[in-house]
Amino acid sequence: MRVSDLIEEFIKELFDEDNQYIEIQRNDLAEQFNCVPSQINYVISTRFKPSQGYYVESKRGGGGCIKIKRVNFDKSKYIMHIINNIQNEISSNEIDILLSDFLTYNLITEKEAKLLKVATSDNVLTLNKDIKNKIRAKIFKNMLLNLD
Amino acid sequence: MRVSDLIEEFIKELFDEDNQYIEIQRNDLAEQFNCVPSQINYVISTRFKPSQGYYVESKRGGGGCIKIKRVNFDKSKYIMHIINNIQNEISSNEIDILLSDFLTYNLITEKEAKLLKVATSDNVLTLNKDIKNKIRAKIFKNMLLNLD
DNA sequence: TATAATAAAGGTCAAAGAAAGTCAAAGTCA
DNA sequence: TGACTTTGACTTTCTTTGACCTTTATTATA
Repeated sequence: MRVSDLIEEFIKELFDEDNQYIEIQRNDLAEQFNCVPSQINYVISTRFKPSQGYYVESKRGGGGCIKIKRVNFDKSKYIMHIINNIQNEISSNEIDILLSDFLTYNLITEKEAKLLKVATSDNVLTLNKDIKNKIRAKIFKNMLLNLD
Repeated sequence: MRVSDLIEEFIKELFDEDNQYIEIQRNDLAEQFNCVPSQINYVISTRFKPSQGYYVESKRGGGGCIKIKRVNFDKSKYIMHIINNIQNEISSNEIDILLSDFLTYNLITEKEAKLLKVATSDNVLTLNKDIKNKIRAKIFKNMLLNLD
């Protein structure tokens, strides 16, 4: 399994109902996972983006740390927030991350996640990259709008 | 015997009653069979097609792999039959008809029908007609494979 | 006490590495 | 000869690594 996925999972487990934000220390975390510190940045920049419902702020120097905030929307608004933040293109990797989030927070069912994933997967959408990511965004948003 | 047949057999043996899903690593498998990696793609694209009851997804990059899902044929023979008979193109009208059939026979839920319809609708699939109907067929078949 | 030096964080970016995908040419065999 | 298989060069995607940079806090010093 990929180290980046483990780190992502670890961070997400730090959140719970009460914790709308968590704090980590980059170097400690890197040591814990036996990777270089910049891999933590990689994980954050690919899996904790604003378009994924996360906001990150950090402080350098002694006692510095990285704070990750999860948008505090109630469930019904959460998906709307995501839909609104999807530009007109999206990659299948980004969708994977969104879906794992939705599942983590019980916003959708496994079945729905599966269908969302399949309908937007790279293997199914055999198109040129630029057009592919546009169509994918359309399919994804429209399916999300029709989950209710 | 052809190497491709051996690879096909090998992969199929990885499935058992419990495992609907298997994972392989393209390069490892190629090495195991002493062939070039792209032969694995050949085998997958010729022997693990939707019409044969398989759904495939993959991920590139470090830690990447290929996942193959085997669909439980007899669970919904009728749907498998439909998947088999959909050519590589389909219109949204034809999909409407199929969906209302599926609903009539209680093969899928209203929710599922809705998602299938949205994901394959003309509004969402803004592509040239010829390519549109091909992509639609792919999306539809692959979603059907993942209903269970 | 104000300032300079040092230590202790975290940030950036590009290169290297690790998969898988594509496509067309060449080979095989009925 | 025509369909199927094998091969390999090239591409794309995603992850991991490391060298170098910036910011902040703490400590030492004038």
